[in-house]
Amino acid sequence: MAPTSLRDTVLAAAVDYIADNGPDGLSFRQVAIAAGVSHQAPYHHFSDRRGIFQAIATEGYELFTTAMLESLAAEPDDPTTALLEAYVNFALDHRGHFRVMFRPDLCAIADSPELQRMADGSFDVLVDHVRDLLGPKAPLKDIRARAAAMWSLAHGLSTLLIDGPLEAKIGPVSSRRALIRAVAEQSGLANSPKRH
Amino acid sequence: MAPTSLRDTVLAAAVDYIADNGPDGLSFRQVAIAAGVSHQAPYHHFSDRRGIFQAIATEGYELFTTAMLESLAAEPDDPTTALLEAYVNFALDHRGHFRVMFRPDLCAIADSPELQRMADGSFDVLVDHVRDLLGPKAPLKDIRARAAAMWSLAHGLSTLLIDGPLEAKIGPVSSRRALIRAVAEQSGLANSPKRH
DNA sequence: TCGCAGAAGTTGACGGTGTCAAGGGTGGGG
DNA sequence: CCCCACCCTTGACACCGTCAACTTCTGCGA
Repeated sequence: MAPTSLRDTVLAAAVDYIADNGPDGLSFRQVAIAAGVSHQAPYHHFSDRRGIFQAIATEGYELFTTAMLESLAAEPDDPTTALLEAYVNFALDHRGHFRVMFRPDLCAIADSPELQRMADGSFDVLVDHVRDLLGPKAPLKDIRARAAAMWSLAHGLSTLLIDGPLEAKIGPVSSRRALIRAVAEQSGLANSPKRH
Repeated sequence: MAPTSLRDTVLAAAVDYIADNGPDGLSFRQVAIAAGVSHQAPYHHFSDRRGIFQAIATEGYELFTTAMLESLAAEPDDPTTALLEAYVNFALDHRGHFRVMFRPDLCAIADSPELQRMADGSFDVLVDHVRDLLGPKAPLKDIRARAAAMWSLAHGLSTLLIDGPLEAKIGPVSSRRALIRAVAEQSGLANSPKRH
């Protein structure tokens, strides 16, 4: 076992809680006493309640970026679908992180330069892929719209799967992978021809 | 001025607050004293804090359904884009409602039959449109995937626009309408041929 | 008209929470 | 030996959601 500092313990406990119950009921004090320390101990590692969320989000964006990059490397012939799948898989497998990363009211991305940098890094993976896909001479307007479309599709599918209403209406999903690929195909975004 | 009951006053104040600050910092007590009553008065109209969110969500789904139906009636030649635009417009113009509607931890849709019914009604507009679009003989699997794709695109674009990161990365959006239509075009979802 | 039941609103209290302020203990370097 | 930086504890404060009991108002049947 690594020398788990109090900081790491608190962070892991918070992520677990958020994955199960959402970020809003998270209690600074409960996390502390669950870790066996006083209710004020975490304040030596996080400035605020917000500080915990910023740390979680920073960690999340780091994992997110590597997950997307690995998916691109593993499936170079259909990078759009690979990216979409990596996005959704990350959201579902790291709900604790994902639920915080896109809640600016919780983590206030702009207030933490490091967090801002990590978030930009994640989004750049997506935008770079679109730029690569459409070619360097594509009009900026198209690149932006395509990136927004891909991002929206991935993000919407992720949040709808996490928060429930989709499965309830669309029916039970036998295979996550099959659903993602079917959605990618129906949306017209998958397997777009490269024009290098 | 209509005879604004305390219930309506509280609801409107809560929606306004949520639109500006998100639902999580909303204080039952502050809303009450802002309305000029004691901190317990709203309990005669809402059972819980959750009751307020359920009422907001119910109201929201009602507005949401009519907005989508109106858009379909107004633009029958490209219903998919119309629906997408109505979805995003509703989210941006009714942030207070939208922020609550898709937060099951706040409004616990399953606990309120009326709310469940309203939510189902909204989603049925979308699913019905897809069924109409692909024709009655389309395989169920395709209908589901197409509905999931449309829904994801609309929902993702909405949440990304509301919560910020999209505009920061994609660049400032001159016209909301232009962005929505460009996204619809870049994905292959717009103007799909009907097969009746 | 009287009486009364029920709705609407008030006041007070309780436990829980985030956060500020101050104190304690411990290990390492001068 | 002393001092200081670090980690943590204790205590207090205001605010929050909620329960309980009380008052005030209102409409309606006898």
